[in-house]
Amino acid sequence: MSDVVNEAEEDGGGSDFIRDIVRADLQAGRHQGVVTRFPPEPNGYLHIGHAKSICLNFGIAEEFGGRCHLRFDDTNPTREEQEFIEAIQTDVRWLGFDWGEHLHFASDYFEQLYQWAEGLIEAGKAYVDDLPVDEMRAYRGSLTEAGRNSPYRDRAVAENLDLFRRMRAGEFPDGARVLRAKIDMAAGNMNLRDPVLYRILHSAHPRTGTDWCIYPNYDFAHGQSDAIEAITHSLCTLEFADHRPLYDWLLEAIGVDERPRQYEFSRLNLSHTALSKRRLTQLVEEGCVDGWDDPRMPTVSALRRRGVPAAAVRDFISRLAITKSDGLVEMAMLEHCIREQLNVDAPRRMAVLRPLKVVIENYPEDESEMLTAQNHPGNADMGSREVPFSRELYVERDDFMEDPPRKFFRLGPGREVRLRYAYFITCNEVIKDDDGEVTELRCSYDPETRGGNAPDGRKVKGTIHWVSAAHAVDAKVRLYEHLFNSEEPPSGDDFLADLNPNSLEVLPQAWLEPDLANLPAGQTVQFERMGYFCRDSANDAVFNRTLGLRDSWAKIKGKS
RNA sequence: UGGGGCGUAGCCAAGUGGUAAGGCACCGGGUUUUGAUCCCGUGAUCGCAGGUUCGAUCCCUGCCGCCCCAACCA
Repeated sequence: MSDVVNEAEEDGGGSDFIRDIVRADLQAGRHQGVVTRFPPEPNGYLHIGHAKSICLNFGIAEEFGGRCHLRFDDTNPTREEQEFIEAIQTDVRWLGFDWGEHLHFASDYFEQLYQWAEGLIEAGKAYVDDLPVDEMRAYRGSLTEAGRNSPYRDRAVAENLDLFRRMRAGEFPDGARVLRAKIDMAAGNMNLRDPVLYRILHSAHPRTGTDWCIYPNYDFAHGQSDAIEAITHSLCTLEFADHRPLYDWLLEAIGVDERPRQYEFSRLNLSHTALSKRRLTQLVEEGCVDGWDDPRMPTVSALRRRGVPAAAVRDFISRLAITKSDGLVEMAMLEHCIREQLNVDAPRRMAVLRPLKVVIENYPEDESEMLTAQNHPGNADMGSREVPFSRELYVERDDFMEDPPRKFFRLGPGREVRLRYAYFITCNEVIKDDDGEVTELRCSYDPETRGGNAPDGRKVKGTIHWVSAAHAVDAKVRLYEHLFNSEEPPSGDDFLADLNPNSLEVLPQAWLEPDLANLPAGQTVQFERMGYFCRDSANDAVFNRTLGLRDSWAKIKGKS
């Protein structure tokens, strides 16, 4: 066994390349402790891709006895809102993480950032540029051609300083001038071709209001915020790798003592969904879904509303490796984690989603009895409950076939099945309406089989769930499927054409066992044989399906 | 004048100079008062081509392929 593995076992961490670096840094004494940060821009809701970053940053802090900050990268007031600031905190907490005292905002550092910018100007490392956007683009060159110096590049320090102060004072309109770092217009790395550091934005900020009309951009705010907060390891996704030389250049230029280091890992891509803020925003704004927390969305709030346990999300993330290779993780992986968690935790209940009336002809009218049902077949500690049984019941339509194929174990004319936790029943007669639609089954029950076992030892192949018609509670049920048909929805605006038209199915009339009347929103249960469900947080009369159970019968049926 | 990153089974991946962990999916089989769960079992010579070596997925060289970068977004 290698040392790395031994050490990983000792400190409880994994051993991906980032944790290996952290471990090595700590051992070499390069840092006193580890400090990470999760730095969302408050311009949308968190999705499961962010969960990867959250689990990584908070996870590493936990494993190495350090701390992790929640920092809002709020440097662009034109896109950011208080609503998002609050939602993000709710989501991070729900995922199970705590930033303690360390809730920070890049906007808290605006004054310090401004002072550093003046320092850069004084050192001749930054200048005010008057080039309009399109000209600046032209001067920047292309991927294969060097850029050219702006005609304003060699302005005197005093003039730069004066202009920059007047930018701050609000003397110029949006877009009139910017502050740029003076680096190298011929750099192969585009980020080094005199990147913009500050722009004029006469726009109110959710936190600083109208105090500022110039705002630093990402590159001038991020590394500096890391430095201010004494972040040791600044973890971000791969697309920022090209920014690292600039990150380092700026920290060097402003002269911070303890330099944070940036490391990049690949972002999460999940099949059958979209994980870019642009696309998710579009889905919401164009009404393709019912909001950011529509249970079909990959957002954290949607997962919560759908009944997915936070522990399942964490488990899913922990099975992902932190690497630099970009891939597409199958949704089935997430679904497995959800089922695995819920299989252990979710109490069992009975509910009939697509009802078919059953009348037990030999059961007395106006009578009922209570039968005992286990709350979890594999965990007696979860106890049991009483379920009412009477002459008229509902069973699942799919549990009856008039002309059953081989290997169909459920109800059919003349067949006997077990009603879970109740009795054996036999189907004697099939009632249909004028259209030939089956409307009711007339059955008889065997009183000797109370509880589900026959004293004579006879067996039945099928066990189906049921609900007493007179006692049942009614509800609407929403079933969800993948949001997109393709594993990887096409890039570009046509991705909407790939939306799965059947991603939402509403069952108008389901019948639940009475106990479910009191189920609080947020508690996910298993409807036996049907899947995991929870009450919708926005509508008491609705239950959402978190996920169906694995269904090998559907596979058998699909093959024939 | 281009820069950066990545290629190990269908998917996510571990790994090392001595002949490829694990998880998911799939497919078989067993148990079962959920066709669930649970339990068993099945698959790769490591992008390609050369080279170094007793021996290479691992080292070298050359190809090929994929991703990111030309916002006053983050």
